[in-house]
Amino acid sequence: MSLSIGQVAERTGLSVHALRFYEKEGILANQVHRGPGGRRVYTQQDVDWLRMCIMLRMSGMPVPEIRRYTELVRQGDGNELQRLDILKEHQERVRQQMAQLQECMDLITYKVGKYEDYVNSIASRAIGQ
Amino acid sequence: MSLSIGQVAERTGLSVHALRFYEKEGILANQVHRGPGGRRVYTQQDVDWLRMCIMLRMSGMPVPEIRRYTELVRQGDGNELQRLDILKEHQERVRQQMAQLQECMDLITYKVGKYEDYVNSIASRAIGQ
DNA sequence: TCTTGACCTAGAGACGACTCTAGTTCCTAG
DNA sequence: CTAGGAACTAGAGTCGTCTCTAGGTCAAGA
Repeated sequence: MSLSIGQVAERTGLSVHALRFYEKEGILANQVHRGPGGRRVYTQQDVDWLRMCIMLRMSGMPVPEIRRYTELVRQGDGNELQRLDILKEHQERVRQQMAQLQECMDLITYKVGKYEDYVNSIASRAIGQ
Repeated sequence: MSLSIGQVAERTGLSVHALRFYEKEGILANQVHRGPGGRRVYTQQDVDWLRMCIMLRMSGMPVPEIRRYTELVRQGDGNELQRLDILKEHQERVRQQMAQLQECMDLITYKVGKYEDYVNSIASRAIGQ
């Protein structure tokens, strides 16, 4: 099954621009073929790979690092340890990020609680209790 | 107790540049006094406020929204509901962000597991098992 | 006196990740 | 044959958040 850039944009949520940008940045595991008129032809595999890249990006992996990972995959067997290293390092960063976010969340929740109490106390005073 | 910009930088982790930037952006609850020679003089309150702003930033609240919140606080009593709204909205965004991160984390963890298995299987074959 | 170091301002520059523009090609439908 | 729509390229522009530069003030110590 082959897909146009527009279809891929649709099913990944990336823009057409972003897809071309990603390709230029070298973060497509196997290079995209071209159909008649030089148009890009994607496969389901490309879409799957992109979905993973999106996950990596969403969790803050910078484009150059995704490119490094992609290059390893393109090279084929033999460098699994290096790939593992990249993933583990990123995993650790995500872990820290989540811990940080949780800390922020705690503070925000605390503040929300305080303001809610306050607002409620004002409200009940207003209706005469 | 009054602090210089350098001291505040030290205890907040922000750069001196960033502190001036934040001030210019209007995200300091009470404006910073100036000492002899026009130097900024901060109080512990300022540091506390900055620490909260840092939390908000870290969790992705954009500077303009922190400014809006700051302005409400500067205006004083009476707008607690609006403040609460901002905080709750942000809380929701953080919640979503964490869910997303968790999703990414799950994928990464899955991949790490796969690669670890693979690498281990290679390793044990190498030592003749 | 001279130097050092912290501070000041206004404004320019950097960086990452897109996003958009301009000008073109190609296919399909009316 | 023409209009519309999707695709193409190279490269410029945008956005947010700082970060740095240039040129200056000021106080304290050698």
